[in-house]
Amino acid sequence: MDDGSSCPTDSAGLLPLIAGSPTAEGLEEKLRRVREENRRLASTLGAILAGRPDLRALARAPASAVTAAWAPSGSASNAAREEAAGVTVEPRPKVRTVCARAEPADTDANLGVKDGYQWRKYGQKVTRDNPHPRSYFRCAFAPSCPVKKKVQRDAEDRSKLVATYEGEHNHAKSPEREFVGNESTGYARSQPCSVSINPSGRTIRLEDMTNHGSGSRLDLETIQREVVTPEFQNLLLDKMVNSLKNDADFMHALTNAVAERILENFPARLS
DNA sequence: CGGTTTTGACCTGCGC
DNA sequence: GCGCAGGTCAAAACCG
Repeated sequence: MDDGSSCPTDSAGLLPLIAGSPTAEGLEEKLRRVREENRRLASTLGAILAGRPDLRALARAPASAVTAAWAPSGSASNAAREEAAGVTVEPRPKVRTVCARAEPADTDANLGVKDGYQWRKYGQKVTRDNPHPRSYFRCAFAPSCPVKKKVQRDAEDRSKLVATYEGEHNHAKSPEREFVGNESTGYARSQPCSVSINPSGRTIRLEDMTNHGSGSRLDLETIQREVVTPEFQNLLLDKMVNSLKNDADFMHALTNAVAERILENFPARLS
């Protein structure tokens, strides 16, 4: 996976296609708008490549609550701002805790698949302050995906589950994913860039966009030409929206953010 | 038979 | 340095 510093989707890589004709009147204004759009597209695309759509860059909203729900620390929101501005930042492991109500039929074995991702259990431990064992899960894409998850029942309320996530997925969720690996087992290997975009009847994979100059792949110039078309941008938007709609974590964070907003606006009525 | 889960052993960090 | 607790490893068991 690319670290983002050499991401070919940044605006500098896309602009030469458009900026090359100095003759047309009003082209500067058009160029300025396209440049702006490119910058936005590049930041959201970068977020997808990182496996976690950047909510701030997408929404352009002052949704501090969304970021807070994802990563409680203040530094994380700074990182999001920096990423949205196209600044390369050191990847920091994000840790967040999610509470959920456990179904009666839930067993520790199936706790790992409820969030739409595939997990593999690698350990279990009884901790000091909780009689219920804590289960340790790794993303099924490991080692290419570094995400880990700890799941433990609440010490006091057995029906409450506490899941702690570390890191960010660098791939789509399991049901949406295009398996390039072993489909029979549902266990794909090392396909972190699984978003496929098809603006003109032909599939462009994000991994194509990150591999320069290899003979059988689409060349960078062709890809760049496709990327700036409205069809591509609409499709990319669709992809992102669908991805977010199906992301339980995102919907959870969004719900929290909306609830927080409501509480902020109507504190007197609800208290 | 291959992939996944279980579980005891081992490693590591931290406080005393 | 020692003990404790959390986290990880890896061999064996299990399962489809």
